[in-house]
Amino acid sequence: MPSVTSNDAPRPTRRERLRAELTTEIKAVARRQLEQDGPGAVSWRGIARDVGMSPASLYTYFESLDDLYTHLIADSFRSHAAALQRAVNSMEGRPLADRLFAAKIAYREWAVRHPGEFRLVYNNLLPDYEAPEDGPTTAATIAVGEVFLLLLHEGWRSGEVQPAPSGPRVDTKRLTDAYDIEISSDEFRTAIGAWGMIHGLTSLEVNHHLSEEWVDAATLYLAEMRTLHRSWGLPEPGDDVADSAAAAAAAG
Amino acid sequence: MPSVTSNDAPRPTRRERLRAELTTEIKAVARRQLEQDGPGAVSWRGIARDVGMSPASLYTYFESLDDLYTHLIADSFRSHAAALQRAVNSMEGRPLADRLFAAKIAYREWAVRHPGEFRLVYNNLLPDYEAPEDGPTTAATIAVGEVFLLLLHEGWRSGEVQPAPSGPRVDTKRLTDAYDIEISSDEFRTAIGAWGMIHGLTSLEVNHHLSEEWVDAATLYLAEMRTLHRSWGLPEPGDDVADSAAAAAAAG
DNA sequence: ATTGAATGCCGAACACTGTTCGTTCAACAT
DNA sequence: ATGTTGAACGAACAGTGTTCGGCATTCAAT
Repeated sequence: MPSVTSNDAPRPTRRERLRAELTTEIKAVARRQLEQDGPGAVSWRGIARDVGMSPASLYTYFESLDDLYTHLIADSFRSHAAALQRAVNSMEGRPLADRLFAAKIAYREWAVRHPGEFRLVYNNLLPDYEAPEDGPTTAATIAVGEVFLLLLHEGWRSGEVQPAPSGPRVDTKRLTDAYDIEISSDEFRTAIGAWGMIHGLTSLEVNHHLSEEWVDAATLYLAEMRTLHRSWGLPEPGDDVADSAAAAAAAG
Repeated sequence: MPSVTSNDAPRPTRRERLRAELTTEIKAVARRQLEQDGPGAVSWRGIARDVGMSPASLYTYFESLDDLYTHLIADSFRSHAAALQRAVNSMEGRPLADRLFAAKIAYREWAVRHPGEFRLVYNNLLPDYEAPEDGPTTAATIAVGEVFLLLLHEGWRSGEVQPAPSGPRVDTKRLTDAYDIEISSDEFRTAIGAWGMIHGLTSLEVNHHLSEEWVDAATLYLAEMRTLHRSWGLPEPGDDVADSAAAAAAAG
């Protein structure tokens, strides 16, 4: 059974209110266990203990541990996308270069601040969990990518951003239909390539593959993002963009 | 206790031979469970059942599940690095551009063919497992990166590869000491940036974040690697490089 | 206000997990 | 032949996710 009954009544009954509160509290406890003690510490019975309930009672709110995970994943990717959006919004009215740069900064900033959730969403962390077709996993791809795509599209329309030289054709029909914007094959490839770089560096850092003795991941990320920016023909972003974007992304 | 006793005797005793055989068999069973049924299916008791032993007897060969995982991780990253090396070797005598391209192709090819192991090594898959300082995790970073670094270094020396424009300083001392080669800050940054892109696209594909309805991950990867190649000023790799490199990487 | 149904909650139980302990048996070195 | 070492085992322990039957509370309708 889905989370809430269809809600046309404006006044939620007392029961529904309590239920909603407990549902979010359970998720909060699970998220805390995930971030603090790692994914191995997330246990059904442990959550029940923290909430002060019997393990059996939890099944009133989530039908299984996988179900709880599914909701956590959905929440986390929304949180990630929201962080990007906050960073972009904090640059409202400023040139595209600044807004685009803010989005890139925010991608990493959220990941570094929520490593457990980042891995939960992007690293297939769950042992058995198989994301349902068109489930939250693919939705994460869409929601986060959307921020970049819309900004890039703006740049392509105005000519501010130059797509990479032409390459193999990529099917953009579904994309064009979904967002009602025209995206060429080369443009889409450019976007995914950039995403690969953004995600790759972030993923390597979060998973502790960039030894701190060699390189400061934060400044390296900044430098690489500047290079990427330059390759698109965008002017240097303002000096304050990185810090402001990071702050906006963190204010979750 | 480490895996094997110090071996100066040329003839391993019968006991040692049997022990070595069982050790590799146990790891093989675990690896099969990992690849076939996902990481959630890897269980101590399940492995014991498959090899026909009591769960308690397994402790003769590995001191815990974490210990077994540690050995699996070490094996997997060696396997990954070996795949890269095979691909590079298959291009022996050919221009640097071809060899470098082969390495990139092999990186993804191995990951796609061993998704479970790839996630095991690069995605912090294990619930509680903390990689020991200078453990196999950081070793993976080094061994795989080494292939790229040495090739890139050759290109930098000969002038075939142009590093990205200068950026913030990165400490390369440990690297220079370890490999006895001179690598500038900008060059190292270029290398890690490339690694970020290579790993990012591979990671996104392996973790099912590149919906197949939108884009064929394989051709996209190829296109992006060509773009990266061009950005370094390298000539187009031969037409056969991609296929040959993939075949060499797969022949593990 | 008193029913009746629905809902939330719990204790007990089941099958499973990783791990430890004491014992037994076979292989090895002396 | 004897003593030592190594490997294998069964039993047990604490922990896990999940299911089930029964009890209490809350809600809706009479």
